[in-house]
Amino acid sequence: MHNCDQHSDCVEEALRRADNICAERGLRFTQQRRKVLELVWESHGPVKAYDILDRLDSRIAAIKPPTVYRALDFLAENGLVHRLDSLKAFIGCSHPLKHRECYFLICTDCGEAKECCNSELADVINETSHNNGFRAEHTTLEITGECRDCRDTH
Amino acid sequence: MHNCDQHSDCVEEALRRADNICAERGLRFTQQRRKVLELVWESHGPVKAYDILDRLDSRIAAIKPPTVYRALDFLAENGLVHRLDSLKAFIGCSHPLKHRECYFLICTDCGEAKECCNSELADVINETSHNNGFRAEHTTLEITGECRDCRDTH
DNA sequence: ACCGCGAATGTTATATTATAACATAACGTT
DNA sequence: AACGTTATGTTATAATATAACATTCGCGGT
Repeated sequence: MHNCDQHSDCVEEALRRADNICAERGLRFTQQRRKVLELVWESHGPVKAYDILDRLDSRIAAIKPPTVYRALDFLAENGLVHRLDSLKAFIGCSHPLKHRECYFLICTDCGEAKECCNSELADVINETSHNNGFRAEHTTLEITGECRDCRDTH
Repeated sequence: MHNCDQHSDCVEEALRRADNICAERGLRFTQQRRKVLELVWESHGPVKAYDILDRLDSRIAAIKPPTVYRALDFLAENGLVHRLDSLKAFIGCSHPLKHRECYFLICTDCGEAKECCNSELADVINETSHNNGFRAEHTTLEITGECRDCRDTH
């Protein structure tokens, strides 16, 4: 499990960062998008699109899937969330200003996904793409297994 | 696009390899599983589960989704096919005896997915997992972009 | 050959994830 | 206010995947 003294601080920080980033880039960070980002951040772990939908539903009336997916698309395009392909889920980006060299360590036990950066890894990936004459646009790198905490517990 | 003089040779080779591997491991390589593997190999590219279902449908009567997914699960568990999470599709494994250090270069233009091996990459991934106290079980590494052939054409 | 067990398949139904297509509203610029 | 662009609402449905239970198949033991 992820530890943070006050998770509300994490959420607030994420929203503040998003405010700033969108302001800088002249993007419209609407109430919907903000709300969806807030719900993504409700936990530190991966969140399903339909769980977000359900939570929106209970607060505001009659939100439909396209609304959620559009917001998630916007957030993902701008690096504020990531889609974890292997889980069909979304997770808030913990460092949206430099999220090109990221990968995820996903624990099958506790369900947490840790976002990591490693330029060495990015270098090897670039190099190997290059050797294949391949122009890389996007990399999905998700490692599933058991995290330190869960190993220690067992 | 992938080049092979006679694609039927690729398919036959893949099936023969599968026969051998299953025999060695005492696995039941049933007609269904064989047929599904054959259909996965019908092209060199990624194949959707429901496309396999449709093709089976037209030949044999009334095959249902669970049949296809079960066969694909069997094949994936035994390293004969890979699921490409970012595409929600499946692709035949071109070297099923050593498929632990693999990644895919997926071209968004022609749709081909090239399976590559690179132990250096595997080393960096292992190392970085280890540094995080993470016991890695499975790695999804999919790089999307533009392949050499498509770059040359444009 | 028959039995019995576990593995594989059949079958029905449904869950889950995601998008197409078109209508309306909000927003900023002139 | 009029306009174009961007965002949202709305309806419907597409695409992907699995649960749950019934039946059949293949194989080892007798």
